[in-house]
Amino acid sequence: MKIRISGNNLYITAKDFDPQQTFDCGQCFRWTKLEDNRFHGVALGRELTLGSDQDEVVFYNTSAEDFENIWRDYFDFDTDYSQIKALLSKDEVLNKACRYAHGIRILKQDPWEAICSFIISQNNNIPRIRSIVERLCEQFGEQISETAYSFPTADTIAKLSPDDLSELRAGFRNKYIIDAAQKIASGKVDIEAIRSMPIEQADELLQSIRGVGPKVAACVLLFGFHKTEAFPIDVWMKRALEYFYKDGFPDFAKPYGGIAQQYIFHYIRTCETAIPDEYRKK
DNA sequence: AGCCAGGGTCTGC
DNA sequence: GCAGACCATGGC
Repeated sequence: MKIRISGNNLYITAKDFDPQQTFDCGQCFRWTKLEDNRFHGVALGRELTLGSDQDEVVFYNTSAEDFENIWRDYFDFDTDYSQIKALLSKDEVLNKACRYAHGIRILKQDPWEAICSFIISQNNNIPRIRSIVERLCEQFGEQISETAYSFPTADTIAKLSPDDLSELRAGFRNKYIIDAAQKIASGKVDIEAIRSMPIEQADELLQSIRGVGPKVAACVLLFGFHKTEAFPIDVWMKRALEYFYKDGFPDFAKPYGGIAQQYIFHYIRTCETAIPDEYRKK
């Protein structure tokens, strides 16, 4: 990866990275596209604006130190996605999905933010998830610039009651958010312990949180702990598994099942010819 | 207007 | 163990 600095901005050459696809594939909820085709978001308590042109990515107002300490890891730039796609592409469906969604990278998000965001995601649609998360940050996060707020800490949320979250309009999820915050804050669910646990045990511990079932836990393991074998199955993935994989998802792809799942998820949701219409609404 | 959403819980067989 | 009602809210 080539890195150069010009003025306040940092430029890199990065393969396998399309911000639009990466931010729009349902893994994160706090990145938005600006009018000028750049992207803006808040992650890990930092605000960032970035742009891209072919293989070049611009990090605006970013120092080499911030890139090395924060963003290199967050965007998973040290993983070779070409190699993963080459492996997955032995399967014909995955070959198509990889080509279509070639610029997706799995972001290494804050685990607590992932837990909270994917609790909010249940039985919900992506635009509304985004607006609820944004209200949560504006109301309970720290203001880090004129317009940006950090994601509130679990300690902050743990002190509240479900009624205190009414302005979020998250409905029945309020009590789940509080329970999650309290279990994180008290250490009953220990984020650092989960990192080094066998995935089955981590999965079970996460599901001890109210409102966290198999799907949400898988998303947390994949997006919050970078467990690439975690395989979230939502309504779209159910459709994909029914249509493409009647005989089961291929074993060889399972170590990277979560990444494969992201390619497929983005492929069938945004490519109109990926699956027949009758599979889209059922 | 009505169906649906990156589901989970609770109840009843 | 598994099907089915129910959950708050609003995007489309």
